[in-house]
Amino acid sequence: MADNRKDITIYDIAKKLHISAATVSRALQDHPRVNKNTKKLIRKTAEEMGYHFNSFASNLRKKKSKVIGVIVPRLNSNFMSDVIAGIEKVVNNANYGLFISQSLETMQREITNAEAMLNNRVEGLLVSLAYNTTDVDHFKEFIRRKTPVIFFDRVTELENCPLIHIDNFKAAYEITLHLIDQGCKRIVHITGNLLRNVYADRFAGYKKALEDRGMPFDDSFVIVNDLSAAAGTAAAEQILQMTPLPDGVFSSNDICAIACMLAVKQAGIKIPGQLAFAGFNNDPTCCVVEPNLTTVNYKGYEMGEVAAKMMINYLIDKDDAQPAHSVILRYELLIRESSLRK
Amino acid sequence: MADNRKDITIYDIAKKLHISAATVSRALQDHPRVNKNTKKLIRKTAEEMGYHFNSFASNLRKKKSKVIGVIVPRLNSNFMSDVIAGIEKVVNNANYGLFISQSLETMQREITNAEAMLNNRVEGLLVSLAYNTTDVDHFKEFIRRKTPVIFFDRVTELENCPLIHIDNFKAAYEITLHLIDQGCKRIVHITGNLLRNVYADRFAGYKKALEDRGMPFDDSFVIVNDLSAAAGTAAAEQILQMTPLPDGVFSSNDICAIACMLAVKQAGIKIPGQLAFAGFNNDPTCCVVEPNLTTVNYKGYEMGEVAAKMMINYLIDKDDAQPAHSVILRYELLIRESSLRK
DNA sequence: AAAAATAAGGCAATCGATTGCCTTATTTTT
DNA sequence: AAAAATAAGGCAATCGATTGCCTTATTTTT
Repeated sequence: MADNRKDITIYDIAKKLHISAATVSRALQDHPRVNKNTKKLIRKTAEEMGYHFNSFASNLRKKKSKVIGVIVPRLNSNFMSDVIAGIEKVVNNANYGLFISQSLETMQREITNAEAMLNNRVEGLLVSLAYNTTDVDHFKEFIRRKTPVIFFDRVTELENCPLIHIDNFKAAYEITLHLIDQGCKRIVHITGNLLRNVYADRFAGYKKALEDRGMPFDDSFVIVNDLSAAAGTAAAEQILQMTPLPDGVFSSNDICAIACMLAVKQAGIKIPGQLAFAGFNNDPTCCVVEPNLTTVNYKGYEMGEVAAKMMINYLIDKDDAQPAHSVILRYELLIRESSLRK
Repeated sequence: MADNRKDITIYDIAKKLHISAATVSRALQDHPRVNKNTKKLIRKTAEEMGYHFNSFASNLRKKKSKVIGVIVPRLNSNFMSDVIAGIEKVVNNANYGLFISQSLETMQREITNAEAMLNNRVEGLLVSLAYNTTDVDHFKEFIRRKTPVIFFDRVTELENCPLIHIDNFKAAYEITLHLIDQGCKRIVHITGNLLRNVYADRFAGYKKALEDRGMPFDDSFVIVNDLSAAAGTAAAEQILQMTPLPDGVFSSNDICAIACMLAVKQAGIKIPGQLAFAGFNNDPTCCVVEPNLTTVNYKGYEMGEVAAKMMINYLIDKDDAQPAHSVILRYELLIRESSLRK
């Protein structure tokens, strides 16, 4: 039990200055009802006495927290940390706080985290779904309370919640076409849990591209894993055992693509000559690996900013009662050596 | 003004069950004073009525927030996002919340963030300092209130605050010796703001290694920048203009080392033959760049876990009144091709 | 000069959960 | 069977900041 020196409150300031707590409160809020000089005196006294605003009391009374909640699958991926950084910047500038948790890719933890967000009365919630989340009932209570929920990247339809993402289908479609145009005839697709829109859409884009070019879709060319580096290495084993050898790989993320590429390269396969590679995300590593990895670029930082700005605008200007629309962000294909076979 | 359906409180539950709010409160806390069946009934009713615990009210009354604050320079670096992920895991498991903000490398923002942490009465604060923070007076108020402050990675002495970091001096000393052992005679050192221990200590280790091997220290061989990729590219220009060309580069982080390495490689310099490279951090990119980058490995995730565990242990067991000690974490030299000249 | 408007404050209830102390059964001990 | 102990609840004050409404100067308008 630390014997914290008792907190200074507005009552202490009021007593010292022989005024009411109401006036102190108003002065600290810069309310026009208080005389300029009184304000100055109160501010100075507060400073001197070591006063610090008590958010709990204020939040309780005002029934708002000035805090935005964020639930993401993992904090430590290059993409996600960019998103979080973008969110933090916007939220901090708007004088809101940020309450963050990670689901570690499990629905169970996502549910627990959502409950914590409710308890802390976040004013809005930004969510990117866990790998194996099968339903999103745990977010319905927010909707019921009219607490805005915005999904980003790994999204799902839920009431009228805005979704912020890119056109994964189209990006995957285009990158697959690119591989085909480079002469690939047997393209492996490595993907994650197809419950998640990002993977399902990319998979669909891949399939559609094959179809549109009259190429057969072969189930055994689809490798579903967790898209980790380790999984990429394992995928390489699998690919190397396919006969005849595939001539293209489109992985749903770069990490996995690169691990896979390094492993097949190690096995003596020529890239892109024998096996062309394409990834997704534009991880910084893409420009370092040799050959540089063809990928789809979409900026996490921007996605975070857009999501946070939408949230803040909505909170500041609630008259804007109609739920904000979904946003489809830009992406760009970055064609690099790993897939260029002339 | 969203017309939120009125929040359900313990009073609503109490009224419905014709019992007192005290009993409801105790039941929800699983207090032994309440009969098992009563508890069960209360829990069920709370659930049915859509009750959600109000942290503000509880926090206000109990004068504690169950929240740990974190202030870091940037959220979007590989190292820092690992740290944050480690912190989150531990803090979440202990049923604490996480309030996160980034200083964006400025002291001004660090001060503002610290104030927000005070207002939100975080129970403990984990800090890694901004690039140009010159004093840490903004953390003294926490000490005064006996709110534990733990510094990690970019640390500073402040009262008895525990510091969690690695032996940067020794690591840098060893890696520089390694370069020397590989035959490097003119070693450039790229570093960040020497206000920060991590850079100052590494710089000192570099110097000491030269000294111990009777090699001259040359000021013009030290490049101080912000250690970004762009700065690495710029450093390459600078290095290429030195005559005679240096034969080794020790950069205080990998990002900068790699950008620099790619640029000099582009210019036709042989690595490590003409110019050996060593970095710091073991960024995933190190194992992808060719040649693989020699570096110092120390795990951010572990650092986050250690810092958070220390904090949680202290908070749970305050009798443990003596301030926890500082922790020096392990590191390891990862010697790779970029510096191996036989 | 009287009436009306404005400026500057204060009163007191309120936001929900917690908890020390008290009361009233009910059970156990002697 | 009386006394003591235990079990199960309730009362009411408390944590600090906020704000609708009221009061009392003081200034402006007519």
